[in-house]
Amino acid sequence: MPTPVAAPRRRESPADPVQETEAPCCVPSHGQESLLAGEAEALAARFKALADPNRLRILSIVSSSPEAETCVCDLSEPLNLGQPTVSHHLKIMVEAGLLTREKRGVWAYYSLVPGALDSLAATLSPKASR
Amino acid sequence: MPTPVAAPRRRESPADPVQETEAPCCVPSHGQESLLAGEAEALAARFKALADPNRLRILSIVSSSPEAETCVCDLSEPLNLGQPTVSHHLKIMVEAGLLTREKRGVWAYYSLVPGALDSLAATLSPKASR
DNA sequence: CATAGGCATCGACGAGTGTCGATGTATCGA
DNA sequence: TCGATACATCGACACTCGTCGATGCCTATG
Repeated sequence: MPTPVAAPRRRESPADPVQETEAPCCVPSHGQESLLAGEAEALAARFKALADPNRLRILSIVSSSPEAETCVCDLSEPLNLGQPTVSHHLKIMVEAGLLTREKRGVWAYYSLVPGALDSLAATLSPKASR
Repeated sequence: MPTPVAAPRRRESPADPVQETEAPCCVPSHGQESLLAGEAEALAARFKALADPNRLRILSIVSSSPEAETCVCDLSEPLNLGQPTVSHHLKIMVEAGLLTREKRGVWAYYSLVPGALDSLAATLSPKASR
């Protein structure tokens, strides 16, 4: 039940008005047959959360953590980043729906949202998700 | 790229007995089994090519094209972008290994690199790519 | 040749991003 | 109650990114 987006469809123009000229390559297919602008923007927002090496490493550390839970102080050192920067990256990934935050006592534990990455992967290659 | 990082003070004394009963949360005991910095950077570069709505729509249009081939003039209109901008996006995706460019006569045809998206999807959810 | 069209490249500009230090907030312990 | 700790937020800075108009290159055609 991930996002059913970007199913590759063939272009079918049933009653397309013919191009008078030789119709070189610019077929005026005005029918928005592709991703809608809104869908593309939502998808891009999630990929943008993955488009940073430090965030990818955070994801890797979190997913390889003993119980798939990590706190900020576990990340600051291996990434060589300041604590505010790590918090910033974590916030971006929480807002992108990739991580969840659970505060226990003084510490904040981050864990993967189950299925979030699979959903994105299914968007990239729909055939691999079945 | 200056990243000095003044002093990552870690609770790590040379002869201090670390209490292992409580073990608050900062226990980086398992050593660096995550993504290396170089791998993360290479991966992020490919996701960065997907982190733009117009590029996602370009991918969608190209993949839904009759023979998975599209020229620049086919893209400029449905995206409401100028021709230089479309060329710029296409160049980014070619350099990211997502598209290939083939020039036939005056026109340049772009098509998907087979397996490129699947490979990225496999990175996100390895179990789904089997 | 000369001309026209498709496309890439260049330079510039505004907006967005990653990083930092400083500061604020909440929780636990002495 | 006070101090220490873990984390979030804020403001600032340099850098990157997306977009455009102008221009140059290449190919086909007359």
